[in-house]
Amino acid sequence: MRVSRQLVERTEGALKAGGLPPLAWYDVLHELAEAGEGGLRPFELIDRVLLAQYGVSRLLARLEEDGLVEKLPVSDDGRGQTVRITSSGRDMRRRIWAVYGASIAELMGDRLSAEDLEMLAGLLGRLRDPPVTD
Amino acid sequence: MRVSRQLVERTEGALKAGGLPPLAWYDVLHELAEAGEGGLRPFELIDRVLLAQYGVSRLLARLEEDGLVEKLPVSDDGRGQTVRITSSGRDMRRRIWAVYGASIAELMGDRLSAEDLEMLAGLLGRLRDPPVTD
DNA sequence: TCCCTATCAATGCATCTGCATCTATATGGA
DNA sequence: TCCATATAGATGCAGATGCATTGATAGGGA
Repeated sequence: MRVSRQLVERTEGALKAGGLPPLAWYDVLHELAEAGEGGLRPFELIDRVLLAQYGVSRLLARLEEDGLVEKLPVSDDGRGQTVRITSSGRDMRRRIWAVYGASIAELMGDRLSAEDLEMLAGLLGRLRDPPVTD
Repeated sequence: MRVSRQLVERTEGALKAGGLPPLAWYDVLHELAEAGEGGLRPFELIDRVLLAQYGVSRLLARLEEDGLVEKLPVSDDGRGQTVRITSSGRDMRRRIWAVYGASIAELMGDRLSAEDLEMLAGLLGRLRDPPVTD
């Protein structure tokens, strides 16, 4: 907990110092960039990023406001919409990555070898998605 | 990031379900219990727990309100105070631990062997306290 | 002694987050 | 067709958090 918190704080700090938005913005822009022209439905984003339904809803509103994504009505479901990244969204993603990637390299790559990183990923992977206890 | 977030969410959820306060309360009560009758100064807590100065200040106010800690003036420094855990604070700490400890056992102990845990702790330890980049 | 600066702790304000709920549409059964 | 229930997404409200600043005392040098 301490380590992950420290790493996040350092990285968020670096982004803020560079006048860039928080990590959550990167996560969403990244997923949307991966999704391509087809975009994603908001409920698909919920599974991919570390945000709850209302978090996604509000973040998308901010991103749209800033022109980084666009919302399109979806023909076969009147309740929903499709969200697609814009070119200025792709640009923002690249600018965030310049800082984020450097932060990862500094905080992790410089401290652990490739084998160490693989080992760490493996151990953490075994803690993922613990079954829900009723 | 995903793993630590999931683990925290599960544990916080278990505490909430048991009508208990958040993990941060445990951290502070734990440190104060370790410190014994002498208590701790708020600024000493800042280094020990995952909270900023204002977070400690506000959490201590809540804990005092609930009678879990008491604030004592400190003779040789008129600016400060010493915070000491009360007996009902010790009691609350035990009740939180019953849930928190069980959560750790379920989410980590059941998934990783003792050697795995040691390995994980070692790897994470090497990521701790990265030097500040100016 | 008098200040200037540093440190301890608290707090006003804006923003973020969680929770519950709401609106709107979809779906399936009577 | 009509209605009950489920799902997609948005939002009001309360509480938490981050940031900057404040108030108060300490400490050290002129």
